[in-house]
Amino acid sequence: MNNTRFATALHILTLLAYKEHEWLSSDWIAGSINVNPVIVRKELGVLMHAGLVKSRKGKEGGYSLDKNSVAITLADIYLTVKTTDVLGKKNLLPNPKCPVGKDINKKLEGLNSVIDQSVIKELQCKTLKNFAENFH
Amino acid sequence: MNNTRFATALHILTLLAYKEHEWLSSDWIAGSINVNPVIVRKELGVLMHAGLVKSRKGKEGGYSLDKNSVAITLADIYLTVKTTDVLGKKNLLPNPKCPVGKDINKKLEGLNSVIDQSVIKELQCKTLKNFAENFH
DNA sequence: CATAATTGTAATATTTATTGTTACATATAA
DNA sequence: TTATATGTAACAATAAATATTACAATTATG
Repeated sequence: MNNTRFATALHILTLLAYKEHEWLSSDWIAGSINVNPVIVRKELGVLMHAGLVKSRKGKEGGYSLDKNSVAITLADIYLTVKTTDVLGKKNLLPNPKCPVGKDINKKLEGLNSVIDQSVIKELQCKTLKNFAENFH
Repeated sequence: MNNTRFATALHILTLLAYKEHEWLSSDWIAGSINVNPVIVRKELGVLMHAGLVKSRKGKEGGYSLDKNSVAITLADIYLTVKTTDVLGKKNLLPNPKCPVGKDINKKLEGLNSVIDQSVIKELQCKTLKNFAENFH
């Protein structure tokens, strides 16, 4: 991944876990991450869709966790924001007349799914609560 | 990773392993991957620098493995082409006045190195020879 | 009820990363 | 001497990521 989406999502969720049961505004969250509030709202939209977060509109509104922070694992976060494979993109149009070219993408796919499984397994034993407790 | 560098490097090395002890030209390799030959030469430069490949200039020149294909693991390849972390980039400039902001990048770094280790461990038990034998 | 504060989202701009291309100096087998 | 390669720089084109502006819809509170 050559983007900051996991970092942003984890930062957001850590803040929400840190202040569990409070409603935090996207502006306030953006001030901690130091990015544009719209970026935060967009990412929160994705996290809401994944069932990790809920929102409240209007004055005194904001965002809050929709699950206990022990019930959220870093794997949940990874899976909701992941856009590319660990080993990157496949080759676009390898030569089908070449013994290697014709099968390479399928083999890469298999490899990627093995690696992905091991990443997920590793992240599954880490809860958001545990991660958030590192901050003081 | 949101690029094709691992796919390209693995494709190149698979061809070199498939035709071990022959000299393959960047043009020929590029024809199998279906990319510009200069891209291939650039990536081969990186692979040479890592000691995986050697070259011969001039007519009848080309590229060849510089190690037996059983002595090259997919981890070697991954480590030579890897440009970003599995979980992506850190936040650029988180707020140092926030308890979360001031430490998040260090925690992310730790997390990334744990995950990276598990990816490498997984790839270390896969040899290029074994991978290349899948093609016919 | 009126106001202020907030989410949700579209449209667009800007910046950064990736990939492709052209050109040519240098090397070497035949 | 010629044809065919590598090595690499400079630049062009495309794609991805991030930032910004704007505003409709919502809601607590005085």
